[in-house]
Formats: sequence, C-alpha cells, structure tokens
Amino acid sequence: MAARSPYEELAGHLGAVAAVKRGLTRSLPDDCPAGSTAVLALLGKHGEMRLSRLADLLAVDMSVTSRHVAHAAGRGWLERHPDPLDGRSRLLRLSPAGTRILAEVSERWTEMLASRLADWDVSEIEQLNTLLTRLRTSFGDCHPRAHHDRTTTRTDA
Amino acid sequence: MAARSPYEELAGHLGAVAAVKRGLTRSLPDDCPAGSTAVLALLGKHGEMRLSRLADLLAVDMSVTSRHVAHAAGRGWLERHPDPLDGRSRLLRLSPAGTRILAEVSERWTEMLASRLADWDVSEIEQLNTLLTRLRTSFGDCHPRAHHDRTTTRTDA
DNA sequence: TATTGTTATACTCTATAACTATA
DNA sequence: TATAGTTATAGAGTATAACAATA
Repeated sequence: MAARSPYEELAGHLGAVAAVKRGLTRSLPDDCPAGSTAVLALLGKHGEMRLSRLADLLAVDMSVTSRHVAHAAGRGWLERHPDPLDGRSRLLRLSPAGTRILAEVSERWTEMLASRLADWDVSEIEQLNTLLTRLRTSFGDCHPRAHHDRTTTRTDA
Repeated sequence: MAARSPYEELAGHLGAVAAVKRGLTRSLPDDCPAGSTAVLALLGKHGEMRLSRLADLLAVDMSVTSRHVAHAAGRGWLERHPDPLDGRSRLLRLSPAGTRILAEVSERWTEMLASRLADWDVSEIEQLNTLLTRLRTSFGDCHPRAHHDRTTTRTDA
C-alpha cells in the first residue's frame, strides 16, 4: 500500500532472495545439503585452508562450520591434514570425490540459472554480481561473535 | 583458485547474502522473529489479504505462513476477519500495534543500511533493487508445491 | 471431491556455552 | 592465559503429511 525508501525495499529483497536460494537447493543430491556445497565451493575457489578461515568466509560461527565440514569429511569430500604451523589446526582440502560432486552441483545450478535467466544479458548478471559483491563488502564483519568480542577492548570503567 | 562463470558466482552470492540478512535480523526485538516481520511488511505494503496469497508472496508453504501469522496474531500485531466471500478464509489485516512495530523495525533497518551503505550512491542502491526485483520475477514460481502439483497433470500411463 | 487453513512431525541451519588440546 | 576446534543443546525456518471445515 505504501511506497518505501530504497533501504526498506532492499531489506525486503534480502529476505526474499532466500526463496530463490531454496529453489536452487532443492536440486541438490539427498546427502548433500546446502551447507556442504558452500564449504566445497569455498575450498574449490580458494584452495586449502583452516577451519577458522572457512568460518570467516562463510560469515558463520566456527561451531556451525565444524559441523558442515564434519559432514563433508564423513562423505569423503574433503581431507583434513595436520597443519605444520599449528598443532591445533588442520588444513582442509578438497578430495577427488569432493571435486567431482562440486562440479556436478555447479553444472546443475548453472543449468538452472541459465534457463531461468534466459532473457538476461550476461552483462546484467555481471552487474548484479558486482553489486552483490559490494554489498557483502559493505557489510564487512557482521559475524555472530563480532559484537561480543568488543567487550575485551573496552576502555571505560 | 578457479575463476567461475557469472552463473556460478551468482549462485555463491545467493547463499552468502543470507549472512547480511542475519545481520539485520539480530537487531530485531526479542519476540519479533524475521518471519513475523516479513508477514507484517507484506501486509503493510499490499494491505488486507488472505493467508494463501500471503504464502504465495512469501514463496513459502502455507503451513509455514500459518505459523508466522499465528505468532503475530498472538502478539496482537494483526487481526483476522471473516472473509465474506469464502467461509474457509479469513482476511488478515495489520493492527495498530502491528503498524507500530513494523514502523519501528523499518526505521531500525533503514538506519543500519544507511550507515553500512554510507558510501553508496542512492542510484546504485536503486539499481541493485531493480536487479533483485527482476531476479525474483525471473524465478517466478519456485514455490515448494510448484513441483509436486504437476503429478495431477501427467498424461502418460 | 477440491480447496483453505491448521497442526504434528522432522530436518536444516545457526548460535551459545562448555570442553579439549595445543600455543 | 589465550586460541583452534569439537560437541551438546536450544531456537528459528521450512517442508510433508494428516486433518478440519467449507465450497
């Protein structure tokens, strides 16, 4: 009933885009939930890394990341090698099976997006990607712990 | 490690934007979860409507919508009036209290977005909104039941 | 018989907190 | 003492299925 400010409109879109994501998720293999694909995709994109970095890239708590990684590791989609620099950490690396399933998911999603967005110009998709990248950057650290950790740095009292 | 197609990149963003949405959600009053705000926002934007239409706009199953509406109704944020045209339905309408809390949430989110996106040009935000609107349109009905319902229309066998 | 809406149940994702093992 | 990671528990969101009431 009411026209909204660009900010309010954006806020509405942010919630609604989840529905589009669910559409993509429904095409996933049964034992490969969205959390796993996010992990595999990041390992595929950035290569070997530690859990803490993965959690940071996912903008999700480490405990959540740990569960996703455990699931993927349980299926043999990634390997955990000891970190020579820190005995507490392990380096996560995509396995051949993980690379395979990642390729399969990527192909399926590309197909689906290409068909749904058939009337889009590629430059428009790139434009959207650019804006979304910038949006994520602008929000920087909106991670769960990002708020509470500040208590250590307080200088008053 | 690998450069990806625009489609693969978009798929990645769709998942990651959820983190931004969570950032917004954290600023909500304790008894007002994201599901409620989505309901209130749509009633505020489109005015009185039935549950089935609301579910359609949310791109979520009616059972889910029913729960969100029940929560909001329990707090007195919306009223359910009998539908003169169909005894099975009720018309959902924002109450004064609902209007109030919606205004409060809108203001809070606008503030947060304005501060995070301080270095954005308004025209860029509008551009992003335009593209997101189009994205949602392009995906049209990716609702849960949209797939299964097809079984009624099969012509083989 | 089909449709609107509700409820029960199950699954995914996330966060907090308590715990371990290294640093 | 602080940090990397794990696990247990709790809460929100969603989907399926079974059901009630009305069309």
